[in-house]
Amino acid sequence: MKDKRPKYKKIIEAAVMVIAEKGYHAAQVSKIAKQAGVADGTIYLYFKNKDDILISLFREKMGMHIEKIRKCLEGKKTASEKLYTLVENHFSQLNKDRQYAIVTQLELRQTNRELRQRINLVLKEYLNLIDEIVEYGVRTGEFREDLDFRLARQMIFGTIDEIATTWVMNDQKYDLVSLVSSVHELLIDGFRKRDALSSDHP
Amino acid sequence: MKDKRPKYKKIIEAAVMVIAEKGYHAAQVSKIAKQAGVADGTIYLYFKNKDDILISLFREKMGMHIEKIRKCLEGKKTASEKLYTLVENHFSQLNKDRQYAIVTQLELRQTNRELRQRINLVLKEYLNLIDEIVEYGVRTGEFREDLDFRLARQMIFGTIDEIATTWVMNDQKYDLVSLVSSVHELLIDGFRKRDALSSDHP
Amino acid sequence: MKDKRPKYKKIIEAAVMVIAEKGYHAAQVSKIAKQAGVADGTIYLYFKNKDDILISLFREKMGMHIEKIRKCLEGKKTASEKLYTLVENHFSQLNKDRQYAIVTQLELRQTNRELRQRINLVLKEYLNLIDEIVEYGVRTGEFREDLDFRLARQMIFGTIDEIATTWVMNDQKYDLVSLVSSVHELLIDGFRKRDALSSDHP
Amino acid sequence: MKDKRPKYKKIIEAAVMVIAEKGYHAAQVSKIAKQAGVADGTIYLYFKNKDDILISLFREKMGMHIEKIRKCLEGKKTASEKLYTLVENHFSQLNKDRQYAIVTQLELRQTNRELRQRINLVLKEYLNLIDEIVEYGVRTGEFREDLDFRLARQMIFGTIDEIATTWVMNDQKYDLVSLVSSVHELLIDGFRKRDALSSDHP
DNA sequence: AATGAATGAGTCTTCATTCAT
DNA sequence: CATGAATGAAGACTCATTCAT
Repeated sequence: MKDKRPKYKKIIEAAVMVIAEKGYHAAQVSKIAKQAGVADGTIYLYFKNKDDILISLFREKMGMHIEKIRKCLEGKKTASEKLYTLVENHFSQLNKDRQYAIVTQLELRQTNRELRQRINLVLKEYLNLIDEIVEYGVRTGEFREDLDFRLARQMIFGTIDEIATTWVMNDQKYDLVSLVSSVHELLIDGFRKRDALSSDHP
Repeated sequence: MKDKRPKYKKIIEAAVMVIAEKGYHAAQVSKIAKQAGVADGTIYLYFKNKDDILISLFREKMGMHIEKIRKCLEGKKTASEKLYTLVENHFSQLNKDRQYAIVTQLELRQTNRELRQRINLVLKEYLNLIDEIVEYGVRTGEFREDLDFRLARQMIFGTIDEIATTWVMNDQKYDLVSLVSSVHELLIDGFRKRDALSSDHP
Repeated sequence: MKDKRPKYKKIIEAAVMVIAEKGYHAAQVSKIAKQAGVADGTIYLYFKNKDDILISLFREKMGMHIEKIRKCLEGKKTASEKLYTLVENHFSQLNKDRQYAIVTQLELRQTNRELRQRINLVLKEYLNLIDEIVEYGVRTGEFREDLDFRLARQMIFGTIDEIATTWVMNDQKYDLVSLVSSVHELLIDGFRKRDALSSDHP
Repeated sequence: MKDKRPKYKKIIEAAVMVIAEKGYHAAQVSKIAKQAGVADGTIYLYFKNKDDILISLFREKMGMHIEKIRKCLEGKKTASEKLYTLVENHFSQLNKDRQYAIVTQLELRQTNRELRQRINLVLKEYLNLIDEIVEYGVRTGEFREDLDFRLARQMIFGTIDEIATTWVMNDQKYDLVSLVSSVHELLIDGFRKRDALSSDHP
């Protein structure tokens, strides 16, 4: 049982490459097919249409990303550590897979509202993960009890997303992972209880 | 001497309406022209191309927005107050002009990389404004002296932008301005010096 | 030894159903296969191509139709009776098999010229049958001896075909068989020997 | 005021030529455009889509045809003469415009049901014209008073349409107009008042 | 300055057919 | 005989932009 759905995966990988290079609109289906080494029509055996390639790609990658983070989170005791882990994973994944970073930070946004809604559905699971961390922090008394979950989540995601986008638009010239500490510190300070301050991340 | 370039302004306003309603890609130039009450060709007397309408619209609005914020900032003494003013203006402008909020938070993003670069050029001035506030805070000793300007700016902009986008995608159902205090607090805590805490905004 | 070529027949019947429901162009081979309970490829073991399904279907049904009419005709003495029998059989078959009626009156026509020629080849046998009746009528002195065989045949076929098509396009709302008498009468009057009739056209 | 809507007419004429030569499905819009000497997009300023070209073409030609027949009919006194005029005009128009004959007899039929309905709407006016003649014949006592209008109309149209189609499929080898007399005679005999004729069918 | 009729480039998707198993 | 995954050709239509008036 090697290589389940080999064509599906090949097409996804081809799509990441072509979209990263050309941009979503200029990424013709026929180019993706050629890159994947399949016929144009084969794409439509696995995907409903071009948009569905983008959605599926994002869902696939995001699913793996979330799974990996969940595993890493298991060992962590404090909310601060958990948040650190999240940011670290977020940045390191983008840092490792440059083409996927381009797709996720730039091309995924260039879509119409309907598609955007479907993208948000996928993103939701990630946002839930952030919520869980914040909630955990409040529950353990590590974070202020009057912390607004939604705002905290939006601050976390908004910040790392903006940093990632800037990094991509600057041609990924610097090492994204080196920012993890500072970003974590910046975020955590807003959440923490006012009377106890320390830097506790690894 | 009022009504300078009346058609130019009419087209901009028409573009905001049509793009907010239909989305950027579905907003045909001919529809914008009809909405503005001019001929299709007339648009090209004032704008180089369709993208230029979007850019110009953003530049125009952003210019006014920045000007207004600068005025408001003049009276403020502390960096915290200044940041509060910025967030408040940001949210209240979007809250007031719902159609522009849609254009700026959703449609402006659906553009190719080249256009995106030009949008960033316009945005830069706004980001500079944020930088100035952060810098001021550090200079006055209100903020930590080791604060990374770029990260601080990305946190501020990333947070308020994410909050605004979520609000738009949720059909602007709640009052954006009511979030100003909480957001400001959340942000400022990360910047402040560790030994002196207070809530100082109006 | 019943059920000869069971798949062949199943495919034909499935084709009638799917084509009647969807129309010829929208009736994908894969849908016919599914309806017949066979694999797509199996169809090509029995038919050369999609057009061949339509032709074969028509040939099969038309063959049975002609055979049945020939049997009914045997007992009839006069050309008038024979013509009556033909019209009656024509209408009653369509009346009985509504889906086939749709295929034959509407979908069979939506084909390109080459296919149309092959359909006409099948139809030819039916037209020959009509010719035989006309010829018989002339031979027995029942019809005018100067009757143009070809025109008579075209009048007979054109009339009943037009009536059938109208009936199908009107959603087969009325009983086609009830028209047999009137149609027969209308047709026969043009063929019959006349005692004394003027020719009044210019 | 010369040549109203010159492009519209050019496209119609080009469509007749290309469709007659290639068949409707093989008649690419771009080929019609080239033949008409306009850009592809120009077609869509005058027609909603490819189907609309076919419909408009038919409506245009049929309109002129009906108008012409109506003029010819005015001078005729008897229903028989009127019917003769109709058949004569029908055949002579097809005989004159060979390409249009191909379009009308073959290509117009190769369309899906929805389009067919719209074609029938145009055809209806022609069928009404036939109805008027039949009605006139009955009113003046020239035709049997128990004549079924609908059947008579279907016999007339079915017959001349079948004759015309056969003629086209036989490559228009013979002179269609030479058949007018015989066809007229054949038709009229079924309609006329009879002195004494038995009904002999079962 | 203003018009609006004309242009024409550019691509996703379907589905009949094949052939290795 | 039977399967069904894979193939790949083919074309209508949109709409930003131009330019003669």
